[in-house]
Amino acid sequence: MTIDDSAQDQRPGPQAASAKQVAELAGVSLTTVSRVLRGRGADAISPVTRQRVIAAAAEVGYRPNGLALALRRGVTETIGLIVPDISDAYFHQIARGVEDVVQRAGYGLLLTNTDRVPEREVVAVNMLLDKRVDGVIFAGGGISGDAHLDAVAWGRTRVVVIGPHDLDAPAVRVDDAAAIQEAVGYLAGLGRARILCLAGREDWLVSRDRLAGYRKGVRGFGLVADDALISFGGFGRADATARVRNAIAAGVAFDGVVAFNDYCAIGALAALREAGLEVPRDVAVIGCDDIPEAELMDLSSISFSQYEMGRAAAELLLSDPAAAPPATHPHTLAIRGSTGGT
Amino acid sequence: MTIDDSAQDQRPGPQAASAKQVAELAGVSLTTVSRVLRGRGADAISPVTRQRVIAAAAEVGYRPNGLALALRRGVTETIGLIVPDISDAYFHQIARGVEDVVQRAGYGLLLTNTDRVPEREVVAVNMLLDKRVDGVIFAGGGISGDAHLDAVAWGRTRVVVIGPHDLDAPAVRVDDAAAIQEAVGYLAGLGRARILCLAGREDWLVSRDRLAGYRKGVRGFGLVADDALISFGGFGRADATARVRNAIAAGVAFDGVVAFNDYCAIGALAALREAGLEVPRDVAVIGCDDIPEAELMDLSSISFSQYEMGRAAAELLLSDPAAAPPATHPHTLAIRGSTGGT
DNA sequence: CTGAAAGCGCTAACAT
DNA sequence: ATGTTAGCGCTTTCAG
Repeated sequence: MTIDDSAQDQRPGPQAASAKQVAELAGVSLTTVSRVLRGRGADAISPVTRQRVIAAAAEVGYRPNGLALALRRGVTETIGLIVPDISDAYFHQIARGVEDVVQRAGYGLLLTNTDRVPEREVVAVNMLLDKRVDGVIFAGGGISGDAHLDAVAWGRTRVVVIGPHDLDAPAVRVDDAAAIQEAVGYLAGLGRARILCLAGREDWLVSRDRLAGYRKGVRGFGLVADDALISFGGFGRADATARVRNAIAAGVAFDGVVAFNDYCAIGALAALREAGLEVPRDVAVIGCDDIPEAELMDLSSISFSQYEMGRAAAELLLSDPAAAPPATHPHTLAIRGSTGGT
Repeated sequence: MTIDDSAQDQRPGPQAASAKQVAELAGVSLTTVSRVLRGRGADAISPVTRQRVIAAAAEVGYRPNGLALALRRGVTETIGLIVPDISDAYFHQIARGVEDVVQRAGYGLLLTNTDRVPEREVVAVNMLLDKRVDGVIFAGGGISGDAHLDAVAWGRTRVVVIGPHDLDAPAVRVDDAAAIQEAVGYLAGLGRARILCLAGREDWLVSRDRLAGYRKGVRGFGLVADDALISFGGFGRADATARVRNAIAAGVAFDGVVAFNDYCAIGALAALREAGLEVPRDVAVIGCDDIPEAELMDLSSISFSQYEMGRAAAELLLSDPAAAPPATHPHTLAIRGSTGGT
């Protein structure tokens, strides 16, 4: 009792009480309280005692201490979600999907951003493991072959990855290569032959997979194969704008752009406009992921549900490990104005 | 040891060991292990013993059990964040700000979505409290005066709210009324007299505050005050499109729109286009919050940094309670094409 | 039908 | 310089 009680301490509502206090108030043992309040063996308790315990619990506002429970049971009912950046639409839709199923199961969700920095991925995983999460969903990693994660003491913690990863864990993903290949094919069908490829960074697995699709598409449809048409870099808008600007300045000619995410595609749109190039007449642009912004910008994209993938990952994590193996999620082409669609 | 070892169990990396195992391996007491591995009184330990403990810890891959630590210390180093919807730009930017400071402090962040459903707010708070978070940041609530939260046993858990709330807790916010009033004033300066107001739901505190600003603006600038110009409803795009469509169909005349969030403004744009109305010539539109999508859509908006507010809230929560009281965050008008700006 | 005691993993007096 | 003990809040044998 300090002299100065701040507003913080005067919050309404009772202080959460422990089972011991309930026991004292009810005049029974701690064991009995545990039994009536938490199911197990509650039927072997006399109605009177039970009522007394329930009344006492209500009176003091009993709330089981999750920490004690978790320590005792070896289960925290909490899972962790690792994403590069929650303010990226790709990831917050995943997060929403994950949280929806996790919440329904009565679990908590511990969230961390890594900005795709390997060291921060390690820190994030260890933080989650130290808090003894029951499982972790790892979305959007796959950097440098995930080598930095080899030393992590996963123990028996369940892991599900979303997207390309090199971890030995079930993965929820789409066929990245096929998706990009189709996009290239679509551009080819439009008569475009020089497709600028806005890839992610070279050491990202997602870049490797999608790039394989690009190359296969270029080869398969007889388009111009030229390394000058391949640009590695970050997944941000400004990043892509700069890259496209540079490509134009460097005299790289192209009549199509396939970006490995929509932010890059949107960034490309800006550079194109700035250069006086008209979309789709001069350059057709297609992105990937089909985030809500793509529709707003009338940008064609490769569409698949990040939300559903988040749900699927969480369901996989919370389900029987031996249950249905993860399937590849379907993707479609969402054709819009940036490639001359309706 | 079951016959069938699934891939899940063969994850690389050691199983996290307990301090007791380290003690046994090093041939010292548990206390000694605790002392060398966790600082306190480590200097009063002989170099040899220390080395032996450190070596043993490394060998078995010791990781302190966060649950035990939290139970013991009464501090979880975890805070909770409650938002209506993490896939709403307003909130995921807040979340990013919060997580950035929380992560730097070595804390974890427990995230929950409520969709602004009072019952789910209660469930969310209780889940966080049961997990004994050290504090909770409550963003975007303020529904029906937060009455449903009165019965919650907050105990000594610290709380910081973001935006209008009726909880007795420090609040990080902007001057909602002034912001909307300015927007109305700006529209008035453009010669608009009949401003359609796309408010949130009537029982949201944020609607109440912003509506007060709208009314003050209408009165102050001598514009047309007509309840038919005020439309309550959800904060979603489709929602707003329908509302504007209805207003037009009902013969409500207006030459300006002020929406209480950008999703509504963007939804309005669609309805306007659909009705053959040109923006900004026929109708000037301004939103609120200035989420990234606003810039993409060339939508004027009231701008303030949700990211910074998230940071501020987290800093407030983690700082000395008696420290700097929360200040009102600044807002500005971001003028773009939807109101005829550059 | 109910209670006492042990223990989950850890730290902090309190010894020695 | 190091070990013993108690206990954080809870569940669960094991005894009555």
